[in-house]
Amino acid sequence: MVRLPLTPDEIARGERLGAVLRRARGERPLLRVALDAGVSPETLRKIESGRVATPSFPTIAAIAAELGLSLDEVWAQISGPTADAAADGPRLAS
Amino acid sequence: MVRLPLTPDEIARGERLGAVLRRARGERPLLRVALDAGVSPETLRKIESGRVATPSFPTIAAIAAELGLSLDEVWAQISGPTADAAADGPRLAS
DNA sequence: ATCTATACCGGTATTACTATCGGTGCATGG
DNA sequence: CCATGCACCGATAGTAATACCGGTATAGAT
Repeated sequence: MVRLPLTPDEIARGERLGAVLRRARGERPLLRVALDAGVSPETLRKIESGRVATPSFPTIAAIAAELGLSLDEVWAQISGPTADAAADGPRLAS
Repeated sequence: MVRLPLTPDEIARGERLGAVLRRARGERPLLRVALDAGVSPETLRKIESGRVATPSFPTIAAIAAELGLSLDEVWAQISGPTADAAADGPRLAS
């Protein structure tokens, strides 16, 4: 009643966020990216796997900076997909 | 020892974040901005007053979107000034 | 003077995030 | 075969964020 549980929508958005970060990490070791960004490897792993739906702003900002991502683009990608695929290839199949 | 307490640096950054958001809100009522962004007025008030140092990424993104702010610029403004003045106008020209 | 709207504050309740620890699987190189 | 490095997972610990509920103050309008 006070701190409302995560909605399915928030959970889904968290998974999209994780997918975006993981793809941006590419081949770089998770350990290095995490330590270099100043976050715990476990935390980054949880975020990438979608087990943390609403991470803190500084945490995401540090990771995005480390990966060379724009926060605005990240937000647009995870909050915007009307019904699109944020998985791998947005416009390929059809 | 697990969820480390907020460092003075994080607290200071939180205060800078609050100042940035408050200035961007301008004359608009806090209540309207908060509800329109989908966050509780209490939460926005705490963030603006610096009492919440590390808000969630979705929360800040929603507020920034409502205020027309760029997340990248917000992050640059609050994470950059090592000991600088984020008070009124550090760099005006360019 | 009363009413309304806005903002600020302290306290409270509940969930969520962050981090450490121990164990497992898989690949690579000795 | 065994050691090393990286990743994944479950459980645990502890602080922090989110939200609601009063009460208070100020300014504007009726």
